Amino acid sequence: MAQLDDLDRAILRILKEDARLTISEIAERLNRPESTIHFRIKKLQERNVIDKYTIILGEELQPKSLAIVYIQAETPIIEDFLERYISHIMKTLSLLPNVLAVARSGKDGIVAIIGDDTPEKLNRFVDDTIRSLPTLKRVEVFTVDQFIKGQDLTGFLVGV
Amino acid sequence: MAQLDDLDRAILRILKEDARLTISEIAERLNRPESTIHFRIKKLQERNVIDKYTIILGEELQPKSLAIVYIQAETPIIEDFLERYISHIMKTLSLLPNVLAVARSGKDGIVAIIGDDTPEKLNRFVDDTIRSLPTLKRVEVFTVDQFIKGQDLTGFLVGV
DNA sequence: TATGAAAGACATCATGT
DNA sequence: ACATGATGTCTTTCATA
Repeated sequence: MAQLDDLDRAILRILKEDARLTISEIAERLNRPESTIHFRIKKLQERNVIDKYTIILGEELQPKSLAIVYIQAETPIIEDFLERYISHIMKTLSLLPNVLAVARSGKDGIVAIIGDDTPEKLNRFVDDTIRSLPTLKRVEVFTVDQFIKGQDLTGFLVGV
Repeated sequence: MAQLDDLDRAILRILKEDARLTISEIAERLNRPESTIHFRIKKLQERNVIDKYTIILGEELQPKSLAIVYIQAETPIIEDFLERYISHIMKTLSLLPNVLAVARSGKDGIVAIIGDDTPEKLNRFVDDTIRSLPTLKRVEVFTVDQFIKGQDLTGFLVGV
């Protein structure tokens, strides 16, 4: 299924760095004919190895302060309630522009990546919007200060 | 500084969805001449509002199991040691292919996004590579199970 | 800054090695 | 996998408002 050779990987690495390079430029860098590069990219798209093309936004639009938040709900008496409560919190959070990502974490948890212009605003957001939610067992906030891998994450997730 | 008008934002939103749309297609959708769209995109690039163009890789290449890990180091007697120890751990982690992102978290902490093919492998990785590190005060692992916002994150971060 | 038009560059496809 | 050529589309530039 996932059969990629060296050429495929080389192409993917180049496109990851700059998805706007022309086929001719990629062909030149890899010392291969344009027709081959064109063919490979077409196949990679058809096989959905390349899922989509997108842009990363610059610092101007990025929140200066980032954090990862873990939210754990109190386990209620009525089983179905937990499910619906967690879903509701997730939906609510996902609509907020400074919530960059939200995911389920286990049966009773949520993890979110949140951003704001300053650490103070970020803390206020956590206090006002998250800690104020009823029947939570635990809220953990981990500030994200300086990436050494995956630094483009913020520009990728931020909305316009 | 961050002066974006409605047209700029519309263009950015479209490019975020599909950065391979031609200028003509974008122009058509927004009912503007091609030259205007071209001019705007050029400006957005020059101003670094658009930082770069990239690809998102499909499920085939993505780890099936994701987690966020928080690592806190024991505060040592010698001040400078903490700094160097944290840096060392971060560098080591950043070289591993199943560590998708690593960032500093406060004075004595690290957050990382890790991925593996199965939950079992992921746990083994955490046990073998992270919990085995000396002089740690705390290691927290939060599984990331199902995104409802920012789902493309995995395909964006995964390497080739 | 916006636009229209024209020129050149490019992707794409078919065909053959 | 690679080469070549034909076609239509797209980008880019520039003159103009």
